[in-house]
Amino acid sequence: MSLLEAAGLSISEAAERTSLTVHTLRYYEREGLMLGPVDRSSSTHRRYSEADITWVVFLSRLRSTAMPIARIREYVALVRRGDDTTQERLALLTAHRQTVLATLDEVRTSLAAIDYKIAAYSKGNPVS
Amino acid sequence: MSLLEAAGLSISEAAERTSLTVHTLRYYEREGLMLGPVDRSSSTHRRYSEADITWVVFLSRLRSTAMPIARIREYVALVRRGDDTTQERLALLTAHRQTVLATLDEVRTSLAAIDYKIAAYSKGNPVS
DNA sequence: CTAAAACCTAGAGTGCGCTCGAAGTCAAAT
DNA sequence: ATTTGACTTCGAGCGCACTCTAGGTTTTAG
Repeated sequence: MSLLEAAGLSISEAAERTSLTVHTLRYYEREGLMLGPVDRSSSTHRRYSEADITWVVFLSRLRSTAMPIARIREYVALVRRGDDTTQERLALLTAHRQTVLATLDEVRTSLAAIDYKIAAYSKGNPVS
Repeated sequence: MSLLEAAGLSISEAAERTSLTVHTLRYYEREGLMLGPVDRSSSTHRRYSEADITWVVFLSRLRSTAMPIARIREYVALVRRGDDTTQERLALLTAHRQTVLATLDEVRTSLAAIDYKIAAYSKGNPVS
């Protein structure tokens, strides 16, 4: 960190803030998942703004709900296009929400079956 | 299906019953995920018993809660070993249960963030 | 000024879970 | 008996999301 405290975070600081690795941050950028180009400090090194961090955190939320990289790219394209693509963005997120709910449901159902077996084992029942 | 109605299902029937493909059924077997060898009808063709189907369905539950193939293989090894490995099996399932609960929690948290953004879009707020 | 640490790009490699293709065998219907 | 379609094995191929390597440049601490 320089004495003149540059505006923005280095990539390793960004990595720490977002719980991603520097590799993954560069990868996401290469894949076109950043809303705009990340600033470069007086040279070639990336400087992440708070807005960048906020976005990456949201991006991570999309990933942790299993939105594919390609779909995130579509969303980003809409944001970049600007001039009222808000309905499309809303539709995209709403559709994603539905698939997440469906997945949650399936996981809960499966978990119930697993719990059932756990209960059987706990009671010493013969199960496999 | 023969006239003498063979005992057990063909692989394609098993696929239908379990919502897997025949490819996946063979793959799982190759990977050592079946509790024992699947019967072969008067020749080389697989015949799935009801017990086989029951197991594959449970196996699918483990998979849909993201248990890795390798861990399922460990579980299967315990079942095969028999002579009271029930405590280990219980431990394995219980540990898995914890990771599923943790994942569910993370997904729910992420979904809340997504819902928040959906709400913002719905209200016509400026968001990305 | 110099050395060490952090950064850069481009491209290759990895791990997982399937998924498919080729080449051949078997079974059910005509 | 023959054709059609389902089955077999073995191994290769694929899609996804990272993850790492190599070789070079930049920054920062001393």
